[in-house]
Amino acid sequence: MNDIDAAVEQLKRDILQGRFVPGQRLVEVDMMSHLEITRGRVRDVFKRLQAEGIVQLDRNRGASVRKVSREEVYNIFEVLEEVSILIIRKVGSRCEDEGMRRHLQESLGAARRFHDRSADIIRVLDYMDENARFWGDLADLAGNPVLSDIRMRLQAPLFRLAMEGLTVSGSHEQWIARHEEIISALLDSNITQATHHARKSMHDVWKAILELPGSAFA
Amino acid sequence: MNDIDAAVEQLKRDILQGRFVPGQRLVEVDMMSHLEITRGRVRDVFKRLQAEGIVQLDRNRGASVRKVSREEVYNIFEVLEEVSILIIRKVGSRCEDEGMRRHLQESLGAARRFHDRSADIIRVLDYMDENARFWGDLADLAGNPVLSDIRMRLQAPLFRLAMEGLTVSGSHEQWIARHEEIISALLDSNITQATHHARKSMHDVWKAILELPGSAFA
DNA sequence: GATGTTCGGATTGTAAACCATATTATTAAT
DNA sequence: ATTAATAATATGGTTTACAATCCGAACATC
Repeated sequence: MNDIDAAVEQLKRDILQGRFVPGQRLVEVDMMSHLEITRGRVRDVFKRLQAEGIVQLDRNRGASVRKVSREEVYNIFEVLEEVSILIIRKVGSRCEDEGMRRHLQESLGAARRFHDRSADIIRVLDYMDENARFWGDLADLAGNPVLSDIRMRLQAPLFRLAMEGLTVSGSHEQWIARHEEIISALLDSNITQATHHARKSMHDVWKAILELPGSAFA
Repeated sequence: MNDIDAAVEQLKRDILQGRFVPGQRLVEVDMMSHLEITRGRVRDVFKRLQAEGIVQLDRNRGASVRKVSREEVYNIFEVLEEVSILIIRKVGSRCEDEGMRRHLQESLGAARRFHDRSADIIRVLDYMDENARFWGDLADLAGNPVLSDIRMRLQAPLFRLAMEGLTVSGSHEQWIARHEEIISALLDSNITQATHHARKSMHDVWKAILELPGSAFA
């Protein structure tokens, strides 16, 4: 691994966590000092994050934090939901397997541990981490790297909006509870129920995001 | 638009059409003269095609035409099938619309015109074009750019293999006939039937590819 | 003869300097 | 006050130079 990846990750975190807000310009020379890399590298970082849908590049106007429109959110979610369902189905098809069950138990345990902690409004980022962990684990268990990759790519542009939506609606517990329901259904080998809970989970997030004020969108 | 896109497209064509075979190294200085761009640009082109899964970049060893393994083909197809089904469902949900019907009729016409032409073994590339047109049209009609994008990304690494599979099995007509069946079902507002034909179509291609000799894979 | 080592050419990785061009801000003129 | 010309700023892209790495061949050792 090179250290351009470190720079990419850092800028990604900075953007997703709100250090740079959507629409804000990202000037190359500023980024040189901020990320402590050369200008050429900065431009590479921008290109990588453009491919991930986090940064927008306009010719001769440089980089800025991408704002997604409501329509784009809708389009992304529509695909993300089906991808998630496919993940659930893939995991479900092997949910009798002993190793799979152990992993699911582990994931369920992590969700419950998180659930039990007091959910302060401060800890929105913690929830996002837990959510990423949950779906990341499931995607890995699905055993198809292409699925994992697509899910991450679709998720990235939504991260910030999901965070804002969560801050407004403030329903951590409800969202975490859905995760537990999904895994429980999988452990019961009830795939229909699992996909049902998964869709419900997605719809909750979807709703919270689309109810955000227009200023959050492009 | 810039002319790096032209270089990307040219190299992509060169690779997909077999001018550079899987595993073959792509030396930067050679590409400079071949694509008539500077070395820095060549590297950018490589990076872009890496993101599309067509070239492989190994640190300090440069670029080579990517070989995909059987397992990767399987993983890609698994997702591609669901994406295709989602496209069909999306189009189907609006197949009563007059404009949609006109577009579908048009697509059906194009498929039939292609079908009527004599299908020489030489014209494998023509079939690939027709296939790309068919699914590209449908993806556009689905009205979700994210879907179109994902489909293209998944398709790219398979293009060459699909071409080889087609050359071996030599069943153009059968494959084109499936396209006509899909659209016909959509025009009849029979979405169940359309998705059924779509899955069948995908499975045919899938089968042809996975039956290729091991030398075709990584 | 097989294995390990060292060397040198070839290729890629990275940085820096450079100029052209587009955008934005400032100033001047009407 | 509006517009036109100009200067400052930022990006787009090329070139050059050099460092780091890889790979194969000649050589040495056992």
